[in-house]
Amino acid sequence: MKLLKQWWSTGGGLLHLTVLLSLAGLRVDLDLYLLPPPPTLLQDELLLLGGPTRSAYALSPFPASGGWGRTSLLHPKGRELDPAASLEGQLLREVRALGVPFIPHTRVDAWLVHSVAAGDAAGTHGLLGAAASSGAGVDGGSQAAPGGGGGPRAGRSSPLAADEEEKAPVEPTAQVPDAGGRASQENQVPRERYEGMDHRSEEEKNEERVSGQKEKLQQNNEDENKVADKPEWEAEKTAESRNEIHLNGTDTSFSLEDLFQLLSSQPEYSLENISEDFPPLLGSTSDGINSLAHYNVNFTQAISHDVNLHEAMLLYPNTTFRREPVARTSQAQEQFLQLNFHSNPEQTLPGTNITGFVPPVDNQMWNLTSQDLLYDLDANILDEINLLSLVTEENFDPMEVSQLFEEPDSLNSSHHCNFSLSVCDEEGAIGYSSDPVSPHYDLEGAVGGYYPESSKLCHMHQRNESGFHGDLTFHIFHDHTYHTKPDELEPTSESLSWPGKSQKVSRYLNDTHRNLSRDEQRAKALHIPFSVDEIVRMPVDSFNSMLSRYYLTDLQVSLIRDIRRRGKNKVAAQNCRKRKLDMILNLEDEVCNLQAKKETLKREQAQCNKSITIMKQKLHDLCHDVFSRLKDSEGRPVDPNLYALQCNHDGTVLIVPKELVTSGHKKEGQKGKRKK
DNA sequence: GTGCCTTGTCATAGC
DNA sequence: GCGCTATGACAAGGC
Repeated sequence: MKLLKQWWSTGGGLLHLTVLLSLAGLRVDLDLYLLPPPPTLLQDELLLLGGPTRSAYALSPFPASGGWGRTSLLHPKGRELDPAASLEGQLLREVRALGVPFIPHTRVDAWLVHSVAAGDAAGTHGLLGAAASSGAGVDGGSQAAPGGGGGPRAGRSSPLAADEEEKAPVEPTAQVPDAGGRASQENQVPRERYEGMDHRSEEEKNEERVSGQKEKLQQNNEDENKVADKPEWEAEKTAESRNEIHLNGTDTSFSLEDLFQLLSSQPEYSLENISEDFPPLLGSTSDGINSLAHYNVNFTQAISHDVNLHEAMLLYPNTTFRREPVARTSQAQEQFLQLNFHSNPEQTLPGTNITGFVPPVDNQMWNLTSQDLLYDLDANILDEINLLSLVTEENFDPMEVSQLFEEPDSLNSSHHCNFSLSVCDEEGAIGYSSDPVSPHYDLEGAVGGYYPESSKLCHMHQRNESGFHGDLTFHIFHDHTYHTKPDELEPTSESLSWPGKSQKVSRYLNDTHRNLSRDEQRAKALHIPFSVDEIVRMPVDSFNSMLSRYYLTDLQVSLIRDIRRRGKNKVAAQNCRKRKLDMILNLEDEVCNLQAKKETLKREQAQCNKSITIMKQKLHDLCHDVFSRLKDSEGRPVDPNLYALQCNHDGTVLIVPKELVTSGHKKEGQKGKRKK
């Protein structure tokens, strides 16, 4: 929270809240925006938002029925922040530190900014107060180490209003909601207006404020106690029931509101702490959005540069959302598109392909956009969470999933496929295979010996009947492991158009489908209630238990075992061939290396021979020079053809007739032969 | 029609 | 003995 305030102080009139969802590797960023109060707010409205003594900011991403979307933040007094500090990274760490207890095997990192209403501007509610009570306070926000005890969770149990009670009245004088400076310059008039409208003395206001804070603190503590007491059984029950519902796949109406309500079951995240005294700012204040222009808010800065939720979903225009809010979802998409694309096309973010948006003129539009943006989270992403949670359960039973999939209305939407793909993608190599199988085929013959988790996910993927032809193409032939995952390799027109591979892939596709359909037809003919894929991938224990659980004829059992044997052997054959090919390639490389080494040795040998020749020539010249200077006893020159120089071990040089040298060499040779 | 390539399948050995 | 894997051999289909 402190970081949020820091961010706020550096971000000016726009606070960029990020709700991060890490879905098995796919990160979806949802950006919320805190908007500064419009300068045209009336004094009492501003008091509701925080009073003239401090900045008050409001966020209304949810409807009033949600009752939590109003947020105000204390202004951090314009503290200069260290630009080198990665606030976003610290934010992320703090967000992750929150944890989410109810979605197994799926991390949902959510950061909730609780309301700090005007009257309890001392931060008696919610995380802000918690952050303040953690020792950092409003001013200390930028100094506190992120997550070092100053986090939302760590600080909530402290008398959260203590510091705020001290600090809030410290500077009771009107502090213009400068929103980091940008808004302040443009809010000079409102500041005067605020000050002018409040005829009470600052002391009176302080006392009133402090008393109000205390009251609200007490009230808040009571609320927190209620929340802390109730959730022990109620919230937990709710969470469990939700989990159960989601895991069972019977309720897909999990919403982000549910998420926040679940979070609110934890006192520190209690949404009840959010003041419900005021109507939503943007809903109640008619000029709330229009006033954005007064702040000159650069909305382009508010657009996430990361892949956000809607980008991820809207990137697949053919995606159809299966659940009830089809109309609403499409409407939400449309509104989101309006938000992002019905804007000034010139405001395109540099380095991104995201069109920036101008402040929407219509309040309703803004509200709808914010709400639907989150509702889309509700409607789609959290379903993915549930599914991923389901399939990543340790106790995951393929049969259960199979039964789920057999339900006509269950788990067959296209966006499941998207997430499955993402997850599979994140797993890195997907295993060697050139065995692409169309997801239109429920039953498969060959499968890869890959890890169970991925098989589950890909099982989901293959089950989708949306005909999704995502980026699987890019995985083809990229992997070199022997953990095959053939069914992930969905050939697309792109892959088929790959030069040099198209024929192979096409040919193989036909062959594969033909062969697969053979087993598939066999299985269907015998009414085997399992897919070929399941039969092959299933562990032995599960396989045997499956056979025992179902009443199967001997013929069915025999076929199932044959399918399993053939499927595994097919994968083994693929691996074997791949391995053999790799061995051949390695041997070829080795041959190349050896040939290169041979050439190098040849060059070295030639160089040595050349050196020896040179040395021989030098020795010959030296001998010739020596003999030219030598004279016999009669003063005649020594004939080098008759005599030779012999170097002894002691360094002496003798002139020896060549006959002796030759005979001596022969004797030595004979001795050497004798020794041998 | 033939040869080559790829893939599936079977049989078998080994762990 | 069973299950799995590896591998050689063969067959089938496509090009």
